[in-house]
Amino acid sequence: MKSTPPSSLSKDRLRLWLKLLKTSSAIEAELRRRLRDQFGSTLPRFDVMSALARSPEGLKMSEISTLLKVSNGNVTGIVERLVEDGHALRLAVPGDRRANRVKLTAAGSKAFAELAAEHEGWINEMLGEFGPEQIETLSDLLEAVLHPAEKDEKSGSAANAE
Amino acid sequence: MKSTPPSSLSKDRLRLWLKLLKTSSAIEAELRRRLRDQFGSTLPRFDVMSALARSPEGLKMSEISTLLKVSNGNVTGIVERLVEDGHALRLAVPGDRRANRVKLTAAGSKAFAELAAEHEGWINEMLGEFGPEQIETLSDLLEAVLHPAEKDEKSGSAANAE
DNA sequence: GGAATATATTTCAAGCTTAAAATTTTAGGT
DNA sequence: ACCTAAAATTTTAAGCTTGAAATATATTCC
Repeated sequence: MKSTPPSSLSKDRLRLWLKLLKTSSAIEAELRRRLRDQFGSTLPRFDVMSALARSPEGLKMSEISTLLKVSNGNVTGIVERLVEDGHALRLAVPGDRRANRVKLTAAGSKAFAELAAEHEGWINEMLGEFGPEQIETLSDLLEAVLHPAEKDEKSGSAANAE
Repeated sequence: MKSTPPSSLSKDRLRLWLKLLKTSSAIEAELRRRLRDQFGSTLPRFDVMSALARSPEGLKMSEISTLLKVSNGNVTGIVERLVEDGHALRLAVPGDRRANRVKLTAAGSKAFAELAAEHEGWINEMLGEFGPEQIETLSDLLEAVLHPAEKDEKSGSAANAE
């Protein structure tokens, strides 16, 4: 039943958003479940470890929260648990006694490497249908949502990631 | 030919997922912020009210949690606050003293109608660039993520290298 | 130096979320 | 009736998340 009223562009956009949310949530829920069941871990922990893994010299609390776009207080708790688990440690910052530098321990690095490999496999599995062309099409459309262009722009491709 | 490594389909899928998550999270965060700042409400409350608004006769707790795909205990708390606010009320289910039927109050219906109108406007604004063709393309691609058509493994193309 | 301001971080209160355990009530089987 | 299993819901414990208030330290400006 195609009961779509003619001029409901607005409703169509609303439906699109709901589908986008549903898709993202479904994948996210599956990742959380697997991290939990197979590794006793969580997505927030994974995200923090991921950020730390890219900076072997460590990151300040505020750098972590900026990178992950979450609040400072949030990071405090996650790092706290990471430290308890022996996956991270806090170092003093010479010259600034307010700040901390957080760094993965050897155990943390090792654990993250395993997690990351599995994680990539899971995503690869969940998006298994997508070939290069579809990936680019979807990526470009999402980019358009994220960064609306003011005027029509004939872009070839080549937006870069961060 | 950008410097994309040859066999990184797997990495490309990973990047795609990251972008999907980023896009969805950005919109969601904006919605939460506006619900909070302009209406003193939250997305979970909005979701529950939305479900209730579609069933004027009310819904059982378990029906709400099934519809929204969240846990029972979760719904308990949200409905609790909705009732405190005078937006919902609980009715007995004749013949089953275990169950509750939750229903929007008149005030709740009115409040939701306003919220819903604003909400649609926000989405329409955030997805303002998208016309019917783009909506359909994006919708179809998301559908493919959500419900992969499992065809036989036919392609021998890309076993990925790592 | 000392006051005001800015920065880095934690603490707090409130709400969301889940899985698992507990409660209450209903339904079945004997 | 009695016993057991199933169903609807709440409670609990733990963790995530935020914005705002609180701490502690650093910097800037007279």
